[in-house]
Amino acid sequence: MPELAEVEFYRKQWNAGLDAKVLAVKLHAAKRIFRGSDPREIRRRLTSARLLRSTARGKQMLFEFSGGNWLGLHLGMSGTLRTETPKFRPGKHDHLVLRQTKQTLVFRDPRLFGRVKFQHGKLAPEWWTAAPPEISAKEFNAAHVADFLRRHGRAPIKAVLLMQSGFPGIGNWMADEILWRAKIVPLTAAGALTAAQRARLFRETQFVASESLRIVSPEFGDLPDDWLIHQKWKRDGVCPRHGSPLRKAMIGGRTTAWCPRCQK
DNA sequence: ACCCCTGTTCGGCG
DNA sequence: CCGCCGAACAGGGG
Repeated sequence: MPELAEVEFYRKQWNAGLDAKVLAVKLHAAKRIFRGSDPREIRRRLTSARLLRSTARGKQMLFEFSGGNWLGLHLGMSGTLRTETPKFRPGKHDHLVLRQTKQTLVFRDPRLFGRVKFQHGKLAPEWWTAAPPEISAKEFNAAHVADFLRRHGRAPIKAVLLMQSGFPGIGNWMADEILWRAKIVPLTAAGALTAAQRARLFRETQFVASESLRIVSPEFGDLPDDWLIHQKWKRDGVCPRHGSPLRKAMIGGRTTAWCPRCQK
């Protein structure tokens, strides 16, 4: 489920716990989301630590706790963050639960494609600081994008938009939305785009990212009716521009929808 | 029952 | 070594 804007929405759900101490940590240590981290260390270090701040980059989130404790969360396909009352009893899929005086912070993930990372130390973890430039960053400019497209020139542009090292936060629906707005066929090799197509791709990437953040991130608001996302999963979905039927195919391993009339 | 899935990683292959 | 593809991961929803 979560792409850029939803990740930002879920990150803010834990804002209720800022500046408050963690009284107790409950976790399902054997679950896959803890692959690559030590759940017992997480429980030990976060107990009595205060939540200081958090940030999101693409689909990654970082929560900083007092004492040099850094918790990285990735929501995978089905992860969510929410708060519950202090007495909350974790359910089957509530794999990481931080109890505080006034609320409980909950990470739920039924499908277990998400991931919990943890580092103890003075500085933010290397896997965080080494992250590629975000779409909203100044370094994410036309030249940067052109360079990335050239390095993956043989892959279909749809698959390249899904690469987090180049387009942090873009997922399946945003990629289709961008290509539809930019009027580019998803199967086009990234290296074969014309200069005009690259310019449109860059502009619409920024537009879709900033608009979805503006609408979804604060209140999980609905995206405008004329966005492709509302048509893409319908069996008889049509192009929001002129109502002609969408085409569907598997590209880059994901179901892709596009309008053959306006995407050339 | 059966098929689908808004993500990532890994092994195989060219 | 690089890049691309399909499979695998797990569970819920249509």
